[in-house]
Amino acid sequence: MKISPQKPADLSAQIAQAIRDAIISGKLIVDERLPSEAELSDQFGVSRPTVREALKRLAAQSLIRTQRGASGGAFVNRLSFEDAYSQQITTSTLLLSMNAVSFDTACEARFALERACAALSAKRRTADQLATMRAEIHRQAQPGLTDEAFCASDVAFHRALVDGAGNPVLSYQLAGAVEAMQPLMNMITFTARSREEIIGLHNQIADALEARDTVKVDANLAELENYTRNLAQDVAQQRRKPA
Amino acid sequence: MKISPQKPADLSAQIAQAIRDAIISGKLIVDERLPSEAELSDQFGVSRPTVREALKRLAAQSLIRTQRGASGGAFVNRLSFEDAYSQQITTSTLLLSMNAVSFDTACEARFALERACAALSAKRRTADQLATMRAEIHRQAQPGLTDEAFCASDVAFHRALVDGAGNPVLSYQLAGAVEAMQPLMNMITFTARSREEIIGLHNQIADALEARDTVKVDANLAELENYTRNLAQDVAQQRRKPA
DNA sequence: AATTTTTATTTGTCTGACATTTAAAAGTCT
DNA sequence: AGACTTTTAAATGTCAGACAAATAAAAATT
Repeated sequence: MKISPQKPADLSAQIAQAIRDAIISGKLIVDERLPSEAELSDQFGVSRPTVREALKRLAAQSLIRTQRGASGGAFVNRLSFEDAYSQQITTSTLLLSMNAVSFDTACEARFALERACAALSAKRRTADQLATMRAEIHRQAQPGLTDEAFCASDVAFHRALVDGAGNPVLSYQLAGAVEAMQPLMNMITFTARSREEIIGLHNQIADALEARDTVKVDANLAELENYTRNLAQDVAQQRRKPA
Repeated sequence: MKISPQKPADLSAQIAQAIRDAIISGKLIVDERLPSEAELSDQFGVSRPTVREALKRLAAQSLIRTQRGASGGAFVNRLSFEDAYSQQITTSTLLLSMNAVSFDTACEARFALERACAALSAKRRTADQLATMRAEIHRQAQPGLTDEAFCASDVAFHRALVDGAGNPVLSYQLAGAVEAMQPLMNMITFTARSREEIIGLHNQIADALEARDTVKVDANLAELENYTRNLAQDVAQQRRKPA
């Protein structure tokens, strides 16, 4: 691993990139121990604080973990699906909120991705996953539920649907898309009437999945997308001219 | 912003989380300047190196940017789609390589997501995007192309297809899925015969998009997925018993 | 008034030190 | 000899203070 002294970037950024490259290319393998901070400072010809800043950058991306003590040090971290989830959710959430992505755009993306899973989910969903969906539907029907709780349950429902595809890569990709939309969804106030409507569609989706009816699942999801987008439009309109 | 001294995590991690929360919740808005490192160390009651480690963690996630000089400092960064792309690609790539995700699983996820875009792309693709796809197909047909270059062009082709949906959120989500698969694809040696086959399917996809024929695009993508998975299986089999 | 010089602020980096954690080595007792 | 306790060494975590370098604003000069 080398660093280029003529490049304009910070030393700690360069060192982080050098180690990152070594991990991505496989020169450093999972659970391998990096040299100690003192050794790294010698190798790169920088001070220990600079090395530490580089290591903290990598730790922020879950690429390494550190352990104190005698046989401690920095180790290449096996990036778990869960770590990847939470990173993706953070990134997606900020991306939506900072770039003024319209509800329509986010909604379209979410349902497009979700419908991509639906076909697989109809084939492979387990009884457990179906039960989870039914349980969430039941929760959604309870009176006195706050909008936030309703949305959270909605996320859990769709999460189960996606997990039904039995493909962890798909689940990982969709976790970001679905959960990142929650703040946007929370801005919608759900009337009793609209909740009823959504729960009805959820029930239809669960029924279709139970029957493993691919076509019906897709149609129901399309209808749900439509309904959600109209709902958001109505809410936006009401905000503009509050009666 | 407060930090809990009784928590077992590193101080720099706690401080990073506190600032991260402030950004996500909107207490710190885009382009707002954070207090200087000296002020932050006072506020949190820690030393400057510790504050710096925290800031580097945030910089690694593109949440802040720093500027040297008189009116410099750390500023909340507007997370761009490009920043998000590259982060997602890094994460997805490592996720696939570190968790022994099978080619089949990754392939299934990729094409499921891609087919989700295809319908929208058939409706909205611009002439430019179609031209890009044609140009990549032309490049793929050139003799003497390395497998890596062929794969890179393949990625560019599919990227154009996805961008055709005209939904930046979808493009962002798919960039990770498609590009992260490139290392896996690179492990396949493409015979002249298989390249011909793939180029043929690419041409059919482009034709279908030109005609805005949603059904045909979907069918062609399904065929391409099938072909790719069979190809990978053959390669894997040949590796096991090299004649 | 325009240009140059100075100055103050802020991040980037270094040195050296001490605290804390942890596993292994050494020592001790039964 | 074996089990337990103590010591030690290595590593990260944290701190303090200093200087370098960049940069924009203020001051001085032409």
